[in-house]
Amino acid sequence: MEGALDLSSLLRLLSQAERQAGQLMAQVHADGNQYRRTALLQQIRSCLEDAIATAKIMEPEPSNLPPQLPLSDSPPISNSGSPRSECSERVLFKEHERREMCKKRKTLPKWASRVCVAGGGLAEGLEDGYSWRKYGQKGILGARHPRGYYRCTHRNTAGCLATKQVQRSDDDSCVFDITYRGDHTCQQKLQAPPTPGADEPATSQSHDHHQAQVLNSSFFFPSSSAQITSFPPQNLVFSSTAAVEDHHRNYYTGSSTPLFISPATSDSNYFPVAPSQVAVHPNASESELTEIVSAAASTTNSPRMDANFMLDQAEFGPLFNFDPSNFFGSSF
DNA sequence: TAGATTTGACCTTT
DNA sequence: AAAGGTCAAATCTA
Repeated sequence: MEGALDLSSLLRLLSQAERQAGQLMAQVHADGNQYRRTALLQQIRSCLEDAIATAKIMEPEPSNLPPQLPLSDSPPISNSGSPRSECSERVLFKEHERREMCKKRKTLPKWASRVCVAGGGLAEGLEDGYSWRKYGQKGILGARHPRGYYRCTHRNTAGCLATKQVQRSDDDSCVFDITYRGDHTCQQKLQAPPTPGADEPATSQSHDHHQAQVLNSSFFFPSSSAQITSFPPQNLVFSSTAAVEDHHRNYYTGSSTPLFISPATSDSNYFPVAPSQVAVHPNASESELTEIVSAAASTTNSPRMDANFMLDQAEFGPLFNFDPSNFFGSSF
């Protein structure tokens, strides 16, 4: 991006767009419960904040912009033209990343899911299209079971910020509460076993990611004998049975057996998913069960806003003319 | 040996 | 200050 655009002008543009995104988010919240649009706007806002922070770091001269917050308590590093050492640059970016992570805790879209594991059989091989890496475990006050913290394996290589927390329910030991943050930007679906139509544009999968991942789960374990049930969060809006069927075609071209019950056909928030698809050993230890559910839980992931969806101008309506490609295409 | 997990320490938020 | 969340060194495993 160096030299492509005056950084001060860019910062002004980004700040303006970020304010606009914030106002739009407020409008969306006021309009009603439109989860996808809200989450999308949150992501855009987060991107803008990232870009602003990055631009501030890279800005070679103090500008006439309002003073920015220092990145750390350490003495400010001079950036008035003298070359900074790689070491201090690394420290600066590390500090920046840490602060950005804290910001993202608040700005990343967040949603909850609940998974129940029951039945007998073998748990071997339970995987999904996403790979998670555990980075922490913590006992939670008032909870009998520890909470596991997972992030996307491709966080470092692809910058994917998706994370999830898995906690076993106190009330029912076969129920796991899973909280997701952020969305996968790493295109992990490409690593999944080859499936007919799996290389379709991401747009076709983005509108009902929940169902899509459920389909993934059943694809990998077509012969297992236990059951995983999913309780979709109430604040999520899944469009229709047709969408489920679309994903069915995406992942199961050639199959004529409808494996899933559409949420539209269910009269409660209990959403039976892929019955008789996933096996769990009845004597599995807690840690084993947690791992199993961690993998399974991601198959009930939430609506996904991938890049194509994010760029879908129709989702913004006439209120928002922000075009990320204009902002980031040539300069980032 | 590389990648994943564990776990105590540290940081941020409330 | 307490609790939640993340980091990173040590350890494990394939």
